[in-house]
Amino acid sequence: MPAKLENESPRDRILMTAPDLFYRQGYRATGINEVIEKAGVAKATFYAHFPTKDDLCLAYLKHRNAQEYKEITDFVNSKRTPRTRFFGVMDSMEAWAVRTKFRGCQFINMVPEVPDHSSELRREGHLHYDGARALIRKLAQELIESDPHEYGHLDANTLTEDYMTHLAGAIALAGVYNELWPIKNGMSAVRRLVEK
Amino acid sequence: MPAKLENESPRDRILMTAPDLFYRQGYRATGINEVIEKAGVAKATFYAHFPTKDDLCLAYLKHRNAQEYKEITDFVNSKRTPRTRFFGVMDSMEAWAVRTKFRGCQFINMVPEVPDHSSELRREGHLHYDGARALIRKLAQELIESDPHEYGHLDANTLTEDYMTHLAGAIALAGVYNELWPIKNGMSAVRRLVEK
DNA sequence: GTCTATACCTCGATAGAC
DNA sequence: GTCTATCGAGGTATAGAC
Repeated sequence: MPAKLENESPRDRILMTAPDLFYRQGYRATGINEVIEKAGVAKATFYAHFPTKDDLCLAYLKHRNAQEYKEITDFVNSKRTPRTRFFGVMDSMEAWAVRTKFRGCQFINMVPEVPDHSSELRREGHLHYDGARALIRKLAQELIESDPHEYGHLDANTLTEDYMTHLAGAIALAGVYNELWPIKNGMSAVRRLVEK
Repeated sequence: MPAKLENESPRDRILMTAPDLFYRQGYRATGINEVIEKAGVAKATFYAHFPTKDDLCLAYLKHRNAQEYKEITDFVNSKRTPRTRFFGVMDSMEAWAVRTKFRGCQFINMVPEVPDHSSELRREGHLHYDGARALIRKLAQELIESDPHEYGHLDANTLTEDYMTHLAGAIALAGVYNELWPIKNGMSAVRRLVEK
């Protein structure tokens, strides 16, 4: 067990260990035994908190969803102008990609490992991108209204969908290539969306 | 064994069976035993052709790579104008997405299941998107040169990268949501790239 | 090539002793 | 909460008989 986990509860130790393993190795490639060993908990303790592996995965995805949404909005809120706030969603991906070593989006990565289309695990992926879309939609609206002369030619819905495909594409390509440049390209692409 | 496979060689039966299983269920979630059963071959025969599961996967990815590239270029070549040929790469994704039931890109799906970054399986993903980029780059160049008055303001490199993120994003989102509309959005987005 | 049998391992999950 | 032992199933891979 890593030293930094020693003071955490067993449940938190599991929740702090599993994400990295699932994310780095893949969900199915990571065994319960490995999670248990790395988290330093007993097997019975693990199953007391998470009856099945999918239960752990779902808890992890919910946590990651909330965490990433907060990071994005914090980044956006650190910006002052409607323009930089609008760019902020895509821009926040740079630090995220570096930090996660370009392993791509956990939700894009997870979905194909879950054959059952009605699984709650897949639903969490929908929620993740629904949240991003709603945020971008709001920022797009604010941008357009902030300067009708400069941005009045833009349509908020179209702008949002174009932003979304750029965002998802940049993330997906960064994952495939395991490199940063697709994120950089996405950041440029989003800026071109609001050029006249 | 499905009837349509009866006249194929054992190797081809495996190669025609595995893709669907890997694609539908995920790579690691699909066992060798299932491939063998569905393909109607003996275990020893399977291992004579593919020493390991990864060998089968690599053969499958190479085959899928060539196959999809051919489908895209066939679609592009069925179009006459530089403009419709340029749109053709993204447009060809619609029939592909319907046919594959929106399960997303096999290469985007595969990469996170392969922890080893230097694996040949991952390399196949790079080749897949390198091929798409080169094709789009060529079509962008042809489009710009076809009508300098209409398209002279565009830069081929920028246009290609914007196209790529839209393309990958549309595919990735179609996979996450298991629906068609992200592809439709991508098709619209690509058209907006060449608007003045 | 086919078939069956099987080795060996790890999986997710459970149970009992402390 | 911890530990160890173990379940049954299924994983990849091999061997022998035909």
